[in-house]
Amino acid sequence: MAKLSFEFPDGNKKEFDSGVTAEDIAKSISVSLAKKAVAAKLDGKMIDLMQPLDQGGKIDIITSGSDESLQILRQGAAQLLETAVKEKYHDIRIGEISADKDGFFVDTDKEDRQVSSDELEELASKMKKIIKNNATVNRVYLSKDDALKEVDGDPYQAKLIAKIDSDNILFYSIDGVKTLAQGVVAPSLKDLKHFKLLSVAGAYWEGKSSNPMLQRIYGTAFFKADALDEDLKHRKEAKERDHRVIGNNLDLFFVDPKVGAGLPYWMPKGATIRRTIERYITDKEIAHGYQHVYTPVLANLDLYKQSGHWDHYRDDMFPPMKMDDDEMLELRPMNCPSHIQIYNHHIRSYKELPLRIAELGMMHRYEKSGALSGLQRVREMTLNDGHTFVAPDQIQEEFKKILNLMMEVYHDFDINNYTFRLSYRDPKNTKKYFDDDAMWNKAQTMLKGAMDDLGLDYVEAEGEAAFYGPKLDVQTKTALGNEETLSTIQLDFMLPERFDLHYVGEDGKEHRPVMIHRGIVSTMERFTAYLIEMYKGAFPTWLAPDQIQIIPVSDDKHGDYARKLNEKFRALKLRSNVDERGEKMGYLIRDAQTKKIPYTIVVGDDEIKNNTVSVRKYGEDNSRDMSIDDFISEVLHDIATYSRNDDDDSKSKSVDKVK
RNA sequence: GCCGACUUAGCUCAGUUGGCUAGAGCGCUUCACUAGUAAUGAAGAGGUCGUAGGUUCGAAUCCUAUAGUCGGCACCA
Repeated sequence: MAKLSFEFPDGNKKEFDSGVTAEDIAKSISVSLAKKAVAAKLDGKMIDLMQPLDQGGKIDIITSGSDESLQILRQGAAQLLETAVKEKYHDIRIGEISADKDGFFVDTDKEDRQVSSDELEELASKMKKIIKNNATVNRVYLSKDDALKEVDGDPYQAKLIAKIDSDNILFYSIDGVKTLAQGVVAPSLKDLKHFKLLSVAGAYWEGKSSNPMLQRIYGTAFFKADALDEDLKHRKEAKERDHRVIGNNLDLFFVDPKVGAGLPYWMPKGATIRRTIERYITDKEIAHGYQHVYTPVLANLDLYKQSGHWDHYRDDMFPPMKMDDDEMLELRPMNCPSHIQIYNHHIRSYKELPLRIAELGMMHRYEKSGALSGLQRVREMTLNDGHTFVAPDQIQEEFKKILNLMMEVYHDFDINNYTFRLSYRDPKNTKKYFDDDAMWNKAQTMLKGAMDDLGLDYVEAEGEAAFYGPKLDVQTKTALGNEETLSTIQLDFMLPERFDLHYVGEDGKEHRPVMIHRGIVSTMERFTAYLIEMYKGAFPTWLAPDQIQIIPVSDDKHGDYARKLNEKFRALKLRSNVDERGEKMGYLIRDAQTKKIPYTIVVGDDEIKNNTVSVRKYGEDNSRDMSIDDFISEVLHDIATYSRNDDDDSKSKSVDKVK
């Protein structure tokens, strides 16, 4: 019998007969390892313990409790759920099943009606029963023909089988029911004790909206009960962080169906946060050499025909307004063409480059109804937009400058949880993009080169580019775990071409500039939503809609002192209020804390006598007596430092330091 | 847009198999209490039960349509 050579993670090598399984190999090392083993990795590829091997390689035994084992456990849960679903409904068809770091899911399709969330408990107890009766998972290999017979006309399963490039189709048999292997599972489901079926939702077969929609059953599973509890707790806490909930509680914004879906109203407190962000970013951009403009939210449709937006995004644009004289006016979905008009208004010299045009530009997009969500996805939004027009040899330097600006801003807002994503066009679907292979290759290489030069980590994503060029996206997560783009820097060789932009070079001849589109703090809507969730509504003092709440012990006796203080604070541009409702102090303090106001100060007889204030910071249980001047300088310092105590060089402020 | 669920007072939610003038807590108003660091007590106002049809002696409750919201999917310049 042929011998196979396996190399272990510690570098040791050992030979086994062909047909050996990963389980045998684990046993040969130690009984305890075999006991904990749930799967293995052969040359980096996940395999199950039961598969007879005909090739050697680097082998790594995955044991229960490791990060990777969680996926094995969940894949087992998914195969088991599929088994339970099939046992319950004989007419059910099964699409994709999958497991990942968030949990697992099984796609189902029933002829008469869909599986509903009311049935989850029943399915879960069925799963538990199966484990109790017989937790063993058997491997069964079927020929393609037999496999197709086994799935009995299920078109989804048939397609999955057809895609497998082998006549040896693996099924996992659980409780006598065969399910097509769509991942790697452990030989036994005995570890699957702590799982929960979470929800049911629609999902397109193969992820294509032209395909039928299946019902996706979501669940999660863990090795230990407390890990499951922890996860469920996190899911609950995420809901408390939801900007829609906090936005309502703190009276920041609302959306009224009478006015229209996706058209948010900013209440005074929300407007204050927004105004603070807008002032901040505008000042920051001025310091970085940007010139701000105002341009119309309406434009002749031809502008967007020329830019290509109409061709590419017509479905997501508001329909044009046809005027009496047949002029077609369009609500702008993007600001780039407007800034191009600014550029083109004069003949530009190379001496003006890079020319940085910025605007808090209001745009309208007819987002699909199902995509709308609080402030995160809306139909009217104001983008922190900026376009830099550069000579080709300035691209890299300008790219770096924009990254520096971004890093400064992230530092001030204390944003640390993000990843860089280089977004390329989809090589399989080049029709979707501006058609110029040379341009794409050049731009993509240039972006990657810039990131590599800066020594920054990034992931690469095909199919995420804009239609006019590749981009660097900064990806963050919302409270509910959905990924979203916060900042973006995009290279564009196309629009300068389409609008025939040029500048006069040193040589007196005309040259084509390159556009760099960039957004630092996203749209005001999305960024505010992001900050609400990040700070859980407890904004740092500089952003807080109300910074100081003054509470007189007795409004009659101490109200005047409180109002005098309030005037003093407001003269210093502090957002201060006196609570004059005349309620008892404890009540007013509780109210100020509930509203997450950074500073609550109480004034009564003692404070008037000593010319002091009694200060209680948000979230703290004790109060401090301070002189009024000390209090003011503390608050001003708090604001000036963006409420950050670690304001030294320990955190990088520029890409130079990232290196 | 698609699949499913949901929509009752300003907010958060009860409301049994269709059956009297639709309830609670918070908030709001009034009165009393004149207060020392997370809710003083009492009284009161407030809802054509998302909207439009329908079934029924009778609809918050059942049916249809429609709007919006939520969980996902698809989309996201």
